Amino acid sequence: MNSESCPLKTQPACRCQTCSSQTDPGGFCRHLTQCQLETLKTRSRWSSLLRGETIKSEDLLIWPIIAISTGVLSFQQLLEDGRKIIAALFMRGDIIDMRGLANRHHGHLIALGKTEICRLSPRTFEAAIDDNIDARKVAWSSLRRQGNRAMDHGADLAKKQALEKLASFVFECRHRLPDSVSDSKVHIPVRRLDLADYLGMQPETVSRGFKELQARGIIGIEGISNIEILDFPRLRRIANGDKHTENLRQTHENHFQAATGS
Amino acid sequence: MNSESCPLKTQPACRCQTCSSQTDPGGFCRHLTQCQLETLKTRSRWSSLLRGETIKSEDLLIWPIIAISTGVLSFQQLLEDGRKIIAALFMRGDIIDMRGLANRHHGHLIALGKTEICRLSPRTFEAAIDDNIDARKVAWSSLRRQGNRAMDHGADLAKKQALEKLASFVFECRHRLPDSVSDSKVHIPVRRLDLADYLGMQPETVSRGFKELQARGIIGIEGISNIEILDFPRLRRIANGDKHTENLRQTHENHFQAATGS
DNA sequence: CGGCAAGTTGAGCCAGGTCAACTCCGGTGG
DNA sequence: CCACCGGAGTTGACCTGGCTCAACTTGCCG
Repeated sequence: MNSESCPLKTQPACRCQTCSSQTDPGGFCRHLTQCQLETLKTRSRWSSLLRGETIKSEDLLIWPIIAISTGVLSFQQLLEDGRKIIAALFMRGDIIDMRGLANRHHGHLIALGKTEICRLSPRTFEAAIDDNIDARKVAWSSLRRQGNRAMDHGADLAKKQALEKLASFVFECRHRLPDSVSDSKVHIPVRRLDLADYLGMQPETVSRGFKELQARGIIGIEGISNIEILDFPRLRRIANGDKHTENLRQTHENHFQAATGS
Repeated sequence: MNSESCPLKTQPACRCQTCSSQTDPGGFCRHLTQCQLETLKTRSRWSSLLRGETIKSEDLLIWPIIAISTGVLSFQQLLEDGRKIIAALFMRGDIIDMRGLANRHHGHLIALGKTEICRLSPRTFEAAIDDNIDARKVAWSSLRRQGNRAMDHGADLAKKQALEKLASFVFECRHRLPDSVSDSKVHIPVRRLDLADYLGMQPETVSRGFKELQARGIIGIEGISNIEILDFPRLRRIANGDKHTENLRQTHENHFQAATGS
């Protein structure tokens, strides 16, 4: 990836006006008092990352709390032999607490596209959490959502097959980044390559999977990063792993139908 | 599974003296004041679960906060076609917050053996969290550890192969349930069948995997649920996915070694 | 209009899933 | 105390979904 070693260009958090943590209904900063916000603002750091840029461990030691305004940040691990794993995706509105994880071999935070983040002053964040029940609840539920998402994602990875993982991912995107224009259009905010690493499969398989869903008339593909859900219930059934009714290859149809008939 | 429909036998939380949440150094209840503990005690419910018993959704609605004293609780999903997935394991000391997850299709909490839990009064729990900074920090870090664990587990599931997942799981057990007697002995607190569901593989593959590790002299197997780590570094390397040096089948050895020589 | 990375397509192969048979073991009742 | 039973675990044989490798196309950026 590019420019991993170049230091982050940072500036005091002056973008609060347009930051989603401030503008979105469930955003963290929106729940702070004016005074708390001012303090947090002056002590936090705004940065903009490009695709492939890594937040360095030494930065994470000082700034372990990160709020994502726009874009996608990945938490990835590199196996000794080069296999890459994206263990989690963080998007708009997520608050990441990396305290204690920075120095370990756990993984790295890497941007998957242009990403705008605000690195919150941990001390001020902690103080706000202590004083402000609303802010505390927002942070707590963000953390809990991350955990639940990780568990759901683990479930996807554990026993689902390629098509089912893809279907599941489409719903995850739809849920996390609701499209303001149309209910059935879904924006895929990551490249195929990264998607493969996130879903534990090969880019080739991702490609074939989307093509298969398209061939069955379940989704429409519009460019590389936008799809349209054409058959909602069938996609839902595939995502839920309902093999008997939906998740069968055309070529095996007769075989499986015979089996279900018994 | 047995007696899923039988109502939980409960009693007021009178076991605090011996509960790990009270006796263990990092336990939640240990950080409460005497007064808070008394209140929580009278409003919470102790129960003991046997293998296969499910905590019902309606119970979770009223008692969504659960502290595990001993045993193992699994969070599992059932795919439409019968595939079972264990998305997470909860053990001694974990505090589970199921608020908002009870009624959904997310999953069920099922005991994997004799498990003793304390269902905390959510209101009192919340009050303790609000008043007591120490207790808040313990709960927060427990939640965060669950999330991190779920991400690590997801990483295992995504790209690791059978042997690597098993090695990784051995370390997870060692880390979560340290053996007081010996550093190299590890207790596996779940059956092979459940382990398979947790690691996203088949029981047959689990069996073959352990046998392979034993054949290579990396672990020793003592009974069904205890193993001994004989070669720590090699097990570590396998868990970390270091194919080049360790994770090769005997039969493929020459092939892979030729490849690394290039 | 090149140059390069991302994405796609095709052919072949293998790790692990599947199925069936067998052993092991704890619990139960005669 | 032993015979029996059922579920868990293991072993072997076979099969397949998705990985691998290689070639090709597409799309982005200067």
